Parts: sequence; structure tokens; C-alpha cells
Amino acid sequence: MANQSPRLDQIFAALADPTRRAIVMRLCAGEASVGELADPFDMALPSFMKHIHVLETSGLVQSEKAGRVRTCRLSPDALLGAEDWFQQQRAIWEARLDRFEAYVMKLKKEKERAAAKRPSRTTKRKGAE
Amino acid sequence: MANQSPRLDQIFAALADPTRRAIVMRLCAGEASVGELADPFDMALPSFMKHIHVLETSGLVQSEKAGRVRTCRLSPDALLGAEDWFQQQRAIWEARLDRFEAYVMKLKKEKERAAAKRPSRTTKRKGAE
DNA sequence: TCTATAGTTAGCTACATGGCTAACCAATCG
DNA sequence: CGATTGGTTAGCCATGTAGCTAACTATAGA
Repeated sequence: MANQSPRLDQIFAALADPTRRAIVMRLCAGEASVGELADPFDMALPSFMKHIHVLETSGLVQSEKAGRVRTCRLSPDALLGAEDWFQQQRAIWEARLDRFEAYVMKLKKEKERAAAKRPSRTTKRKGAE
Repeated sequence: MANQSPRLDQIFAALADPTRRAIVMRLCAGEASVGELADPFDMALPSFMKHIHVLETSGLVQSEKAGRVRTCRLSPDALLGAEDWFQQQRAIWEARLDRFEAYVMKLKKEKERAAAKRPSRTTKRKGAE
């Protein structure tokens, strides 16, 4: 099953912060330096750097330093990994809904057959879950 | 833009914990009581209840009490909301890739035209980003 | 070389999180 | 009624997180 994945932990934890989500959104539009990224935020640089670091250890962002400027870019693989998790859950959920629907249909069929046998009785029932 | 959404904060924060992800996965397969949910975990009930509460305030899970048993179910809307966020980011990312690819194609065309003009020069260049 | 720029390191505070125990309701069941 | 079960409340503790300032390093530009 392997869903104890510390990678997912880190990715979701990283995305739980609006500042960090904003950084990711910004980087979706293309790479940028730390300074450029930090500019819109009313926050001291060291605080901001911590966010960058969290994003980096989660694998969502990569960066490299050239001269005195560090350029950050998105690592789309990590984003896809998290998206996959949702899709898996949705698949399971939808499979369950299908099964449930099938069950309801079966009930309905049975009810109809019963109604055909003794058509006088009103086919009313509550609590179909 | 509205991506300061505290709802997303809470959803991602909720999913950052492996215990809570496991609960969500379990609930994808159908509703369950607190006791049933807690059973697989080696954790005191009050600690476990905190996780349930986090999931509930994030909107991922709903629950109601009948008699002395509380039954939990998944609220698929919240999950979809988070999934949407990824899809939006991916859309932006892919649009950028398209633009970038178009840009590379343009460069290539230009290079070819240049090469046609003076075919002697070797068309070698590094660092196209 | 001097200065300004772009990050970085260190170290602090306040608060949130995840876990525990102990004690406490409130429905069931015998 | 009395005991059991299923959950809840209260309160404690250790650790993690988000922010800050101050001081430092290292490159780029004048």
C-alpha cells in the first residue's frame, strides 16, 4: 500500500500554507529568483527563505545558485505525485458509488417483482442505507 | 483569485498526516463508526478523536451521532476541491510549457533560416534557457 | 578597492500539533 | 438496577512551525 509515504506528508504539509501555495503558483508561470519570489510578500527574507526550504525538501521546488542569485523552479513530478493520490481516492470512491448504485438497482428490481406478485400492498419503505 | 482560502489550508494540513490520510482512504470505501476507524491504529482514543476533529473542521469528513455511536462519512466535495487546485496549477504549467515549446520552435525556425543564409557556419549553441 | 545587493546563519519568541492519562457522560445489555 | 461499551472533556507535555532581528558571506558594479 505504501501510503505512509513521508514524501506525501511533506508535499501536503508544504501546500497547507498560503504563502507556499502562492510560491508554487508563481513558479507554475516560470522560474524566478528568491528575491523576485519574495517581493510580493510582507515578510522578512529569512522567514521567506524557510518557506523556500520547506518547498525544496518536499521536492516541489528545486533551486540552484549562480553567482549571488538563487533561481527556483517547479519540479512538476512532485505535484503530479500528489494529484495522483486524489485520483486514486476518487477511483475507489467512484467504484463504491457504482457498487452502491448496483445494490440500489437490485433492491428496486426485487421490489418491483414483489409488487407484481401482490399489487395491492403499497410499496413504501424508509431507510434504504 | 481567492487562493488564500483557509479551506484549502485546512484540507492540505489535514492530508499531511498519514493517520488522517489512512482515515480518508478507509472512508472512501464506505462510512464507519469512530471505533471501527480507530481500531487499526495503536493510539489512545482521545488522540484519535483529535484526528477525526481535524478532518471534520477541514470539511473532508462529516459525522453524526446516533445513540452512543458516531458514524463518519467522507464528504467528496472537499476532496474534489483540493483536486481542482492541482488541476488548475497543472493547466497553468502546461500552458507555459506550450508557450515555451512554441518559443523553442520559433528559435529553431530562425536558426534554420539563418543557416540557409550562410550554410558554412556550424549551427551549434548551448544554453537555450 | 569600496559599496551595494542577494542570500544566509544564528538564535530568539509565540503558538500549533500530536501524543498521553484520568476522569467523565450516556446508551445498551444482562 | 448495575455493568459495559463508545465516545468525550480536561489538562499535561514534548516537539514543530512561523515569524522576527541582528549579524555575516559573497558576488557585482562603480
